[in-house]
Amino acid sequence: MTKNEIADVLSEIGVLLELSGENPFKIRAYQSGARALAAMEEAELGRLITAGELATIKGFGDALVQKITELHTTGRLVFFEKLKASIEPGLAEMLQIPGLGPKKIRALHSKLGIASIAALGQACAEGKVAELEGFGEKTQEKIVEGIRNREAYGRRHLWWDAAEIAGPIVAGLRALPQVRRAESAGSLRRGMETVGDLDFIVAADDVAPVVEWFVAQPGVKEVTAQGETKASVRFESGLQADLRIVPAGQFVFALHHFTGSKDHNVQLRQRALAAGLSLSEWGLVPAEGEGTAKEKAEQGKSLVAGSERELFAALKLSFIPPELREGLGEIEAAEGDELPRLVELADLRGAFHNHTTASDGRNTLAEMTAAAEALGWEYFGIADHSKASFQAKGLSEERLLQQIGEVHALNASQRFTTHVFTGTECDILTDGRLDFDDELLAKLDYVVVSVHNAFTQDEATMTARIIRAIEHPLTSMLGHLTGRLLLRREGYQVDVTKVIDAAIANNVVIELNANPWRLDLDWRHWRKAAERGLLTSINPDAHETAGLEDVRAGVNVARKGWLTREHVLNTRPLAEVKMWLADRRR
DNA sequence: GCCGTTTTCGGCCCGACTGTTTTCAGTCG
Repeated sequence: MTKNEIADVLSEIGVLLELSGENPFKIRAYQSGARALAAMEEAELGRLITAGELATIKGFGDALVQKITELHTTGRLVFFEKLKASIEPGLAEMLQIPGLGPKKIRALHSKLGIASIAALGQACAEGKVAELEGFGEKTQEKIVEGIRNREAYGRRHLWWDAAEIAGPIVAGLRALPQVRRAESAGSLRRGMETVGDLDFIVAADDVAPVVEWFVAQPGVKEVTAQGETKASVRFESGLQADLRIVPAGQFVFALHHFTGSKDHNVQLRQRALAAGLSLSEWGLVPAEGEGTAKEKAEQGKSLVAGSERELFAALKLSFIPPELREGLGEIEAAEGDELPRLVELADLRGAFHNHTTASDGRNTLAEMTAAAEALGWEYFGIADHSKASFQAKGLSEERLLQQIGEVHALNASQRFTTHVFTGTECDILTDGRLDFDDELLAKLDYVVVSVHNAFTQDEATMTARIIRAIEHPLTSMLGHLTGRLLLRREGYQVDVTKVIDAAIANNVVIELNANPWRLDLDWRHWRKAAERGLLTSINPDAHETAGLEDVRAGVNVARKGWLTREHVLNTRPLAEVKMWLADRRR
């Protein structure tokens, strides 16, 4: 069983244990075990198991080591199968209803025999739920509402879509006269590929006008809560947003708290406790003495911090960028001042893998180049589809030769300061051969190879297919490694670690496809891959001029993957990129 | 279930909100 499959089993065990009323700390152990596993590399897991060193990983004790090993070697886990058989399958999906947790679900099941969302809806309609002890009319109404909204609003949203809504709101909040500081927090600020809801943290002198402004924003469909310090709204798209207003002295602590992640916060609070301090969204106060952290903060016992940098410094840590706050070793690295200097949008000097009207793009070569120049890029790579991608108007040999001529003419004309590279997004055929012959590929500056068909091949076939393409001497880059579309389609079955190994061995770049729907390869792979020597390129895969901006989303993912400028080919100046590409052609 | 420069047992982050209660349990982030 693969590492991700094992991680899924561990988190499912966590859910099942919750429903069976287990010790919450035991549940947490399975959940954190699942996350630790997800952050690991496939090959590393195999190595640790073979060497009997799995227990050296933090969070893996005897029980988890035994269970992970059993899953990895046999593909089964008797404990899991028995646990699963002991719990009604419909109970887990009931957890998706807001307001329903394990305790309430168990009460519904034991007292009313409810074991599915459908049965729950029926019981509500008959008024049975409201009569239960610990429940009431309001709870029942909330459940009915939750069931109704589940389909429409239950899903997550692309980071890009969420950022487009959040940006104007933060700007608008900052422009209000009552507002001293305003930021968005949550998974949006951490640069997660998808976002559940928006969080805005505001320091303001006068609350009411700010709340009134917020709930009146365009696109707000419904105001779900409106109080003294907090308001919640739902937008037309189903996206929810929370606004929290705090006194100026608390702003930094609230911002940090609501940025998360949960794992990061837990670890940082433990670190504070070890230093005799207690951290919360209210402040950083001495742990000893009577009273809650909130009370101590209000008595002026909290550290005064004007920035998150000062908050981290008080805990003897260097500043941890929000993108790294996932509880995956960033605190340990910050302790030794060993955090990487993450790549930034301004580091990019160009981009490869862009389409034009020659294949399925919506802007011409000149329009795309002008847009690249407007971004200040030194170079710009064209990579239109190859002939096998018939549905995308893939170029024939003749049309590609013609395009090469056009690019050379454009460069010679000096119409743009941006240098244009000739390239192709060449299909990897089902057996791993490339869609153009070597003579033609050799005429190009670079070659991106991608899978666009036969997605359902089994893992061994797909992995061998992609590796064969990587081993082709004229291949420069691998496009969208897994082919996933976020919130729509899983990637194809492929052994990512083996593909990464092949790319390193053959000096081939694996692109970080920056299209907001793709963000492929996932950020969880990059840190280890880069440590092993993988080079990437943040590629917009733009099909129109506006698509070039997608590199912003790609930079987020690179930062979440701990990547520095040195790991990213398209941060290099033109002369160095020319040399790198030419070296690939020897 | 995990973990330990006091600990191999007894802890495990912290607080707000809601609805149900009449002092609090459950849920959420």
